[in-house]
Amino acid sequence: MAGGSREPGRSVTSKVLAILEAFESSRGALSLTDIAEKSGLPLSTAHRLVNELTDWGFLSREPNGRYQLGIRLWELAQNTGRQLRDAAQPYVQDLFSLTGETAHLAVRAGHDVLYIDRVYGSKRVPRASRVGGRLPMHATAVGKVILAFEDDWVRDAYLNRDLERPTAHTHIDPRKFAEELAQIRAQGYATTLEEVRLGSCSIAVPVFHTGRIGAGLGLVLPTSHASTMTRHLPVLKGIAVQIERATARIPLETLIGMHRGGRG
Amino acid sequence: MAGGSREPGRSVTSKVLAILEAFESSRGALSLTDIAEKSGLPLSTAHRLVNELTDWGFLSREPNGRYQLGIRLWELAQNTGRQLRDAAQPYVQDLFSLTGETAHLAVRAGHDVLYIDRVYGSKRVPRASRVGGRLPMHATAVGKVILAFEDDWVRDAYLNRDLERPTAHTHIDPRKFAEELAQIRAQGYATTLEEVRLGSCSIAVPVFHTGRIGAGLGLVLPTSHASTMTRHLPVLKGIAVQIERATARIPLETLIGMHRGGRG
DNA sequence: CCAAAGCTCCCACTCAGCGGAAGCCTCCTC
DNA sequence: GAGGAGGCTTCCGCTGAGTGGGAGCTTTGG
Repeated sequence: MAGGSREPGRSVTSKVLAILEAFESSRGALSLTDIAEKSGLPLSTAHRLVNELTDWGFLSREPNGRYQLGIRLWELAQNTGRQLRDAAQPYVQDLFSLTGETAHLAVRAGHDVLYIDRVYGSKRVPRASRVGGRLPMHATAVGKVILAFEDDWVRDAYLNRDLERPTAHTHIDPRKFAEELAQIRAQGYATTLEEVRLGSCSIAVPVFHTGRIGAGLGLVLPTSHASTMTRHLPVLKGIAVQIERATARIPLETLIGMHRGGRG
Repeated sequence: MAGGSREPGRSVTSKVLAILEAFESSRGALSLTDIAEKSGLPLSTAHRLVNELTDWGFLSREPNGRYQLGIRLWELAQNTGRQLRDAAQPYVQDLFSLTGETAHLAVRAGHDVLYIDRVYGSKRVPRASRVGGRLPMHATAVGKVILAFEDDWVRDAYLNRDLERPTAHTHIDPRKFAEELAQIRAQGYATTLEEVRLGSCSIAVPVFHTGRIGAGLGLVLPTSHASTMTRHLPVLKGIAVQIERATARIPLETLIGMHRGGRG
């Protein structure tokens, strides 16, 4: 008796995408059983789809039989937001060269900051962010600066939720945090002190596009440098202006693929 | 009379992946009609699948109605080969800092070199390669050095094809090229002179992993610097050793998702 | 105002997808 | 090296998810 307990209403497409997303939360490679479990699919269904994805190079199979995301997917995805990254990358690079500190560029994705680019040398390794990674906005300098210059309704929506608290230093009182954002708007930069993880602090300035906030440009430093953090402000502001210039000609919509786009 | 001319034997999965791959060759955003054409799907089928991909954030829709690859795809794909990129990036960064020239790291993908990482400042802009982009192996220094140290059968298979000729300087005579590869193997580095595009030259050294060739590490310079190119060799070799050390602990298979993996 | 191009929606047919279960294969343990 | 457990692959007949032509809509431009 085949097909006894199929779960109707689930499209093939959604199953394929669920398989790909199964790799999001996992550090390393997954076995077929892992994939089936994470994506909520019967083993044999997962097996069939995983094989097809592997044939297309969207998954790859290691000699030990486990799967991971394939290079084909990575190659394709490099086309996303390429204009923004190509335009901004050399300047983020310059920011690192001039300061010697980990430099990064981030945009807003829903209620998170999404790190678009990150430059760091082999010496320092205070790593909380990573390219393609997300962090809560209220805990990072780039996030605060983006939120501070966002439209009111975005800020209000953000403050209307319970705020995560990665460390004891994270600011989570909505009223105080709203004041902090007002001050950031006034002074033109944001800072954090051990609000994502102990031992590191950060400073960030806004990057505008067509008059609206577009991204945050920031530095992460060890807490020991916190007191002299603001001395990097002139460089940060200078680089931000250069990124603004470099991206000004690029239409907003094509900067990065973030519109969810409505139907009908 | 619905379903009159369906093309049997084409799985939904393959249709979804074909839609994603439609964006590979195109610079910018695509209209629904473009997508349908490139992926070889009827308009209404493309419409349905594109909508579902958009809902999942794998495609994004611009205000003008056109589509591009979505940020969700990019986020996911950052997990591919992350161990390799995270381990190597700081050293590629150092290579750029020490030389001031565009530095890049590439691996072999079939008959092409695939660029994994690339660091360059805002000053110089000789851009042929890009991260996630491919170039023919025989036209690039990183490609030559990888080919030179590859297994014989890979090299033989490569030489058994007609070689592309991006510029008049590209070496395409199989016999002479085989000799060049032997010399590269002997001397431990490869160079090119205007073989991908006029005005730029390059030099690269091998990066080994578990005794086999793993990647190529190289610099691209304007042709005017060609005569002094080899003065960067000590730095290149030094950084290559550091990347080898940094990646030695990572099992080969998990470095980057390139195994096609067989079934049964 | 009309025409053309492009997008969205509809719907009944049908075959691609389904998934339980049986059979493998690999790697332990004793 | 027998026995067992865990995980992967294959099989196969049923069925509803997917299909795509076409109608209708919206947008653009002349």
